[in-house]
Amino acid sequence: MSAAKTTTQRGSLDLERIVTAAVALADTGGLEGLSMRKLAGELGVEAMSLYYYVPNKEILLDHMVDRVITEIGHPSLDEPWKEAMRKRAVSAHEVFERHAWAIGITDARTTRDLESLRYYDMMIGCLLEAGFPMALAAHALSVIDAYVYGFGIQQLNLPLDDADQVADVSEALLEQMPVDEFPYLTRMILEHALQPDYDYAAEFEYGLDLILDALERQLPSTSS
Amino acid sequence: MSAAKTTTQRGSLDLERIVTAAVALADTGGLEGLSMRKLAGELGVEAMSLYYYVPNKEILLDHMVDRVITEIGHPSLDEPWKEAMRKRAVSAHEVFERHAWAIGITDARTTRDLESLRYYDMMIGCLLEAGFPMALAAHALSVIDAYVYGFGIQQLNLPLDDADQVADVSEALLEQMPVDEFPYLTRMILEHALQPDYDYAAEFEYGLDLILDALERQLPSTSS
DNA sequence: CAAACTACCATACACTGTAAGATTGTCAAG
DNA sequence: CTTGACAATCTTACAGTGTATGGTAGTTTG
Repeated sequence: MSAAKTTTQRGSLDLERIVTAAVALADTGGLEGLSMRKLAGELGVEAMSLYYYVPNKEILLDHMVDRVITEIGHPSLDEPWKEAMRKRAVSAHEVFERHAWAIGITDARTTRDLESLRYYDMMIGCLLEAGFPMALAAHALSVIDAYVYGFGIQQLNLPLDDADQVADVSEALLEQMPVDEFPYLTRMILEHALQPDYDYAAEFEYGLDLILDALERQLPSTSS
Repeated sequence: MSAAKTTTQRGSLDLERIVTAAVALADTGGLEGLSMRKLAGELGVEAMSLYYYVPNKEILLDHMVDRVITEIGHPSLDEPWKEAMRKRAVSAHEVFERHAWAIGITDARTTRDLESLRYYDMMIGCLLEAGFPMALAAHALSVIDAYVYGFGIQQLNLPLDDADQVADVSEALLEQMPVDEFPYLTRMILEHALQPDYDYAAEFEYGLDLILDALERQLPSTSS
């Protein structure tokens, strides 16, 4: 992220560099903070120069999404399916923590580059080779992906990474709310969220394992 | 004292009407289509007039989110927990289909009005009364909510409501991709998505039931 | 050297959210 | 009825956005 000081050399620009800078900009400033002018500035260039490499901002976002998906990585085909799914879900979750802006727009795009397609191909292949019937494999992908995305959203603007923040948010909520009217919510905050051993980070994996175990139970038992 | 009934444009505006119009506008045109000027126009008023009722657009979005959450409705305390959770998840899913713009911004907001808090209170209460230990209740809420949001995102810009659209999207994908390189993905499209009995709408409930059953299995068996 | 092509830039336009202040409609008191 | 106060609405203006259009500098080619 060190500044590219002007120079305006010919050929200093290309799609690779643009996307990298765009991702970096979105990482620090969110999607709102990503404008063509600011991005160009970061690259020591004028806004319209970007349009030589990218027809419009939407396409730039597509490229950024592809970059992020690639970052997740995909399982190899001979891993045990459960381990493979778990690993890539955890990886996806971590990637979305790094690139929070991507959560809301990743699954929404239809155009995909080859690397993203390979990702999906590997996921499906892993399940099918593990003996999942086609329909169940589709279900599994849908549930797991939905969970990863959804958990990411919940985490988005509710930064509960460490216990201090949990306490801050919870206490603020307690103050602004008439405690008597919401007894259960109050109890959960006091008895659960504010307890010293509360670990929000573990929450993701709990739900993930719940889902993976449930899927395993659907699997026609092939005693391999 | 007799109220200002005088039919002048004065008093025709209030927060209620503004939020209603804003939701309607976002429903038809998406969040991108919602601008203060267009919204004002819809209400027969100039843009700046809105700022008498709303300090800025962010707060307006908060009000819109609260409106949507209220629309979901909440379970009553004496329903069986599984039925209650299922009903409200399906309801939430339907509401998010109606107000697709809300998915990405609903869980991200921290300020909540009382009606939204009551929603969460009822959900927690329903689980606790059903015998869920506090920790498990928290897990359950997290998983279910994540799934509802996540599934909504997947559905967002990938309109697979009827079979025709599924076919269109799938065939477009098939054409632009080198089939040989992605055998599994190809198989899934051909053998699954393009099958005449494929029902994307049922996909949501499949995953939901998978999760609810898994949660039930976690419940300490209190015979009664 | 000249022409062609590539990569970049200057300008302009329609649109956004909203700050600051003017203006109007309504009501209470003199 | 007048006068002032107050609430509700509007006018104007500004900085920022994406991008269409066309120009221009540098490089490659003939």
